[in-house]
Amino acid sequence: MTLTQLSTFVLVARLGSVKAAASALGVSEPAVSQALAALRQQLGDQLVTRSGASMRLTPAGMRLLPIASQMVALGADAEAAVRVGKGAPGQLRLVASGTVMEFVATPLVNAFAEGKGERIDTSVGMAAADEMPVLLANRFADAALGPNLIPRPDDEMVSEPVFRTHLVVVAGATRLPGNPRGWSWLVDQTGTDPASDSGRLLARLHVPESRIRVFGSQTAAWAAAADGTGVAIAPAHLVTARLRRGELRVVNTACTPADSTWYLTTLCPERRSIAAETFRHYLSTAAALRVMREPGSGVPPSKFRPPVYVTLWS
Amino acid sequence: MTLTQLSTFVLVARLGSVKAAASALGVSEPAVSQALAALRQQLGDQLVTRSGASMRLTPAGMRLLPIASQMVALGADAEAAVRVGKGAPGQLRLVASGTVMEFVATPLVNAFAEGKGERIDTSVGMAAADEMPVLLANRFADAALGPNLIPRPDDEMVSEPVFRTHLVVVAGATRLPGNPRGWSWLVDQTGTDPASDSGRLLARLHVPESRIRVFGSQTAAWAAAADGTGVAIAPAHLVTARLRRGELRVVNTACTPADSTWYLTTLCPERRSIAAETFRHYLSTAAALRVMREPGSGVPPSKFRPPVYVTLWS
DNA sequence: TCGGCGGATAAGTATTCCCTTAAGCGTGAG
DNA sequence: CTCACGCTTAAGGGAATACTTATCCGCCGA
Repeated sequence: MTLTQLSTFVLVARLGSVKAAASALGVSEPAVSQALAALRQQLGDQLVTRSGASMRLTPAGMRLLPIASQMVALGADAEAAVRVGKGAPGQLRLVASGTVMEFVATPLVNAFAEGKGERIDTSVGMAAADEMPVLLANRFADAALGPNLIPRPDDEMVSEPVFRTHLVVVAGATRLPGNPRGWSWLVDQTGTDPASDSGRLLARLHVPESRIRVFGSQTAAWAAAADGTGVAIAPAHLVTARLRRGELRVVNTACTPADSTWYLTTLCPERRSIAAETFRHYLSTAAALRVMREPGSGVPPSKFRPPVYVTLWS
Repeated sequence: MTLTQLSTFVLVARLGSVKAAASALGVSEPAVSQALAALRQQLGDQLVTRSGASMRLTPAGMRLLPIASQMVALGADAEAAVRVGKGAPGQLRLVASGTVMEFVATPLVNAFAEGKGERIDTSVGMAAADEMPVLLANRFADAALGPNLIPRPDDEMVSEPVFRTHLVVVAGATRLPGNPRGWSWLVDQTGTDPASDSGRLLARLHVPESRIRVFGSQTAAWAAAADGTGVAIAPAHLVTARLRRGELRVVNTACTPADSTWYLTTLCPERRSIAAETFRHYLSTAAALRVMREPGSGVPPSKFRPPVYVTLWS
């Protein structure tokens, strides 16, 4: 019974599938399946069984889950407890939604590190919206920056709005048929995440999956839209330059422009790490707001990391 | 950071020495030292440093200890949580003081297993009195049978008297000099445990260490006393046969005969395992009392296991 | 009925654990 | 001083972990 095995069990149980846990951990599917098999054999119970679409907990699994979850969380607390004081730098593990990751996470973290956070080791990973609560609750991450996360009663975390923008639909010069459902929608991975702002927008517009094309990044999707391949979704403030240059134009729909707010989600104050608290405070500064408003300033695009679903720390 | 490593750290911290932890775990001293070294390297702190006689916690170690302790305890809880229900047998890990171990633990456990405890896997180990609270608090054991354990405020455990006897000093036919301090005291390992009844008796009589000879078992010590080598300590009810046969005679001292009571120590009711509760209830039955009063009945001496300081159940 | 999706399994490998014995040091007691 | 005791390090071996790619299996939908 290893902490690694317990971690994978918790993620499988909480995310409801081996595949999701594997992607959240950044490992292959058999790795997760195998860790689960080891636990199952040692404890003599299936713990989770597949039941059609998703995995369901056995009674023993339901008893194990809260215990395992707490052990994993304590494991992270143990490291933090030792590093505190000790002159050792604090650690901020930030997860961000796809959009935030692509445009603002890196410059934001750089600015944070240069400013107050000199003593804080910061790393960033990308996660789907429904992964974020799980990652936070189990101390895989210290803070999450993305859409508002519906709080569940049992895991004590809070979401606070940190940046307000609005989503628009953009297209190139081509003419579009009348019905949004017939358009070709060009999105990045975020669009396939039903809990993200983009995903919710597509759902509200009843866009069928067949009309959605997924690109590796928002930038690529916007470029394709500018070429007339279809329409794309964008936070308005990130495409002002392209609109000004005429590469893109805003297309109004029944649901757009739509308010969209980025939230910072962390554990409740008493469980929050010092690094997370420092970062939370930093986000309310004018410097942070400026970075979120004009993220491109001074960051060479070569520094953008290819989206890994989540980078795993330790 | 392995659960094993955390366990050894907790034991070293709680017992105050690498040697004690090694013997409690039933492994070699370097094994403990190495586990500690691995933790130290990974966490970047010494955690415990030797300070003359005993090991002292660093500030980081003090912060880590409660967390590590809880993780270890949860690890045991996790197994128990899965095994409960599931048809799997419960598990009772009993630790006993040397005297209890030598004479009554095995027949008691056998009787328990034959009676109510058919569904309970039982195993017994021997531990020094000051190890018992640590082993219980960290779920290395479910119940301890031996002297009364002074409760510490932070670990929630209870001691209940289960058997009352009295200690006597016995000798062979030889004449003894007047002062007990001058006698040759023949004891088993229990006599070297300052928290045991025998050890406390030796301390009250101010017997110097130079006058103490340690034997592998109480039986061996009594045999030597019968040969006139010195005096020994015995629970009165265990030497009645030898007294009747004239092999031994009771020698009164300033402190003996002394009341001596065996206690069962377990976690507080809400944290107690089902197996421990069952055993606790069994000890109050007439059958259990009879076994403790006449332990030799029906148990071939070949079954007596050589005393291992503590057998470890993974 | 046939793909396809998701989970389990197989086989192989690098790494880490965990324990051993043997030997090296620091410190305190005699 | 010297010696014993206790902690640490070194070296080595066996087992378990943790990951990979490749393959198989069960199930659902078209």
